[in-house]
Amino acid sequence: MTRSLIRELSEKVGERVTVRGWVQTVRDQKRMQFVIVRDETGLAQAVLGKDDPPGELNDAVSALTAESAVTVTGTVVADERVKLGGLELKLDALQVDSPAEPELPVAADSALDKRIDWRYMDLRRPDRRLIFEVQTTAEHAMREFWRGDGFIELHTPKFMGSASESGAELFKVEYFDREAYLAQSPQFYKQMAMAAGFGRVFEVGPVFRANPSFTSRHDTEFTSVDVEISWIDSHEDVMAFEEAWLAHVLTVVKQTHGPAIEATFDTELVVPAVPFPRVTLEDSKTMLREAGHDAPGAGHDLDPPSERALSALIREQHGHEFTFVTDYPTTVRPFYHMRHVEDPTLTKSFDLLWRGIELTTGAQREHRYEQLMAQARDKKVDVAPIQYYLNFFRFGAPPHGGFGFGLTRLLMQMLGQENVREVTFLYRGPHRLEP
RNA sequence: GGGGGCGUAGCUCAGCCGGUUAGAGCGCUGCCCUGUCACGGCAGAGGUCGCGGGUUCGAGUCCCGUCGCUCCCGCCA
Repeated sequence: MTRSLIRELSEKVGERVTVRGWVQTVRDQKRMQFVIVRDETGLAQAVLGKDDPPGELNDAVSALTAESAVTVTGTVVADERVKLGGLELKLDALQVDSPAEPELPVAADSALDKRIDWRYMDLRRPDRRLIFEVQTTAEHAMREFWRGDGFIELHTPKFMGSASESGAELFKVEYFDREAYLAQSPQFYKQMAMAAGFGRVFEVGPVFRANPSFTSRHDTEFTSVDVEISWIDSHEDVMAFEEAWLAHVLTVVKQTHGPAIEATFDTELVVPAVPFPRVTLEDSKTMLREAGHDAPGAGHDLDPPSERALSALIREQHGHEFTFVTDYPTTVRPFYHMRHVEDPTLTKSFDLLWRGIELTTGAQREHRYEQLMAQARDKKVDVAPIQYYLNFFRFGAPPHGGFGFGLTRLLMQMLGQENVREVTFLYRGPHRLEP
């Protein structure tokens, strides 16, 4: 018999159907037995009268344990007594495909770390499933937008022969008789695609950061969304792309899952107005101080508390959840960020904050070879190991820029989750390599 | 790497100024219950109080060390 999804049962009243899923609850009474079965589309009640003495099927129901994988067959009946959708299955056959041990190691209210130990059990909960449905929708909407705009999808190597920026946060791995590094970013390669004349590229893929970070928004491996665009005039073009792209993604996610997100996570998804507010780093510090907050001194990036305070201020003043912070000093940006002509101590760069968390770093890149070399020297970067990268700019590179975007941070904010581990299928951190 | 908090039953937690037999809810096992739907009732099992050392007549409780978790900072997306 073909498998019916629980969502479809209301159209199958009177039919004999087979439902396959997990036992959510067994209520085994004197005269009646009820089994609540869960599949990926919902919950359904199966009901069975108890014979005296109990029949084989009755005994099989009595022996069921929660979370066992089962196949149940019966006739769909409408019954207004059933609070679960007014429907039930008159059970006539039961197959235990795989029994669950009686005592479960985790519950919905277990500590996150324990839930990750038993992640597959945790992910059986419909609210956890919703996270990944939203992720699927969000990524699809991103691709929709990119394709409509002529972007090419990239798959860059994750093994690298040298550090792409500073060596500090790289994982070193054995690579035959030498050492390799795991890519911390596709940065250099997407710039190579610019030199290759690809025009506009994106990549959704894993990046690796060897930071011993113990926060709710860091992991050692995460999915990065990277975009790079040629023939721009300034970083403003990159921001203009990003805000339009993000507004599209949030529109689609809200259309598709808005009510479910609100019901499940008590979070309202607000589709942002375009353009997003922009503020230079220096002005943001002034704003913070005028509002009575501390702000880091010149030459320093905002710290997390000031990022949160700034987002709150922008929300008050502009009614907007997103903020582009622009024009970071060269001291806190890599050598390849383009510098302003009027003030070479500032870069043509930006961060994007959403509700106080950093989603993106982006910039116009320096595409002029001599200038790039000068900036590398200025930042005391050893150019020998990255000469292959510098070569990209020797034979005609277009002006270009782009951004890196943390997919998990986006999901975390969209769903009102407090930790990237909640929205990562399997979290990887300094002490977490399993499961 | 620095700072704070936490570690007690399968799960979530309580345990006071150190005191003799370590508790609760959920779950589990058994029995009872005319349709439950967070079902209900009765009974029961279940503990190396993270680990090691110390102080004390006596340590879940105090001290030192250690391991793990967690949040914040640094670092970043």
